[in-house]
Amino acid sequence: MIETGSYTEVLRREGLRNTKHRNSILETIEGSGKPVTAEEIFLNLKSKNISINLSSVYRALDILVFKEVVVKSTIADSSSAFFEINKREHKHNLICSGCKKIFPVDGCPLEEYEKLLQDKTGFDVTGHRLEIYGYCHECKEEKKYFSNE
Amino acid sequence: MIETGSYTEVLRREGLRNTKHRNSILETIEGSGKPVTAEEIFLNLKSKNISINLSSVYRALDILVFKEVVVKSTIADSSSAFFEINKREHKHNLICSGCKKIFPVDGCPLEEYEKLLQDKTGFDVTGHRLEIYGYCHECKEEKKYFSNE
DNA sequence: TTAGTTGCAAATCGTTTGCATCAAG
DNA sequence: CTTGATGCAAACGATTTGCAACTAA
Repeated sequence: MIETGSYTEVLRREGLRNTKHRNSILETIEGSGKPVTAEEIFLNLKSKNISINLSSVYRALDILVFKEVVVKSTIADSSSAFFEINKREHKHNLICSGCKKIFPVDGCPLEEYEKLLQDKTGFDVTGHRLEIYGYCHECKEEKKYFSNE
Repeated sequence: MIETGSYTEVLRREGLRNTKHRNSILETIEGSGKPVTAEEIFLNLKSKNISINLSSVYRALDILVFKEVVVKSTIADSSSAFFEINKREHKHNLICSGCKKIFPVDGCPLEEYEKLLQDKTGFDVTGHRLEIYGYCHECKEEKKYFSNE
């Protein structure tokens, strides 16, 4: 059976077999527009009546991360990993400590700093991870009502 | 039995019982001078012939994190959590992707940026997490010898 | 005395693996 | 056909929990 999905070309380019599952997984991640967990992907596919095993989701993600098609990350207060399409554009996430929603923000304030650090420490800096925590507009409001400070 | 350890006062201040175990755990974290895992703490205590159960280490850490005496964090490529004494001074870690050693660096380049972001997004920014990845001096050398780029 | 702390064993959660089957190339 | 991809069940490592025994206050 010959399948063609929106990620067929990407998979081919990476030397990976173009399977229905890999396409659906990538489309699901893409479609959600924010970092998602393996389980979220799994449940999303299930809700679309796409039958797949959770371990296959993990396996697909593994190889896609290795090929740098997908980026894996973790956030504080969550024991599970998050996955997103590697857009190769440098951005960070704003994470709401209230509702745990993730809001991507463009740009990065660290380029200068990394050079500085490299000179100061002799470390060969290759990258970084930055997340900003706080309360989104809605949760900020809620906090106002329930807080007694 | 009345125990007095170096953290007796801290525990009392937080309304926690001053136990031998909590003192030893805090001393072990302090002594190691870098973020450590629950298991590392457990093994370290064991090597000093202090008999404690791993689950008690976790329980003590939980409450100490809640009381903000200890800070919990995770790093990429490790499934376990790291704990360190909350010095309440703002610093970040430089993590070697080669040997996985963690090097604390003082200071933080993000104060300005957070204000900016707060204005731009309406988010109530409360903090952030930043780690910088790269290769330490030793691993940089090794990379030179083994790499074929 | 009594509420908080511990040890122990079992449970849980996210993730990984071995193996037989299946499908893409 | 051949190798890589999948499903399934079982294993795994880190962490959490229920419960009975213990101990700091």
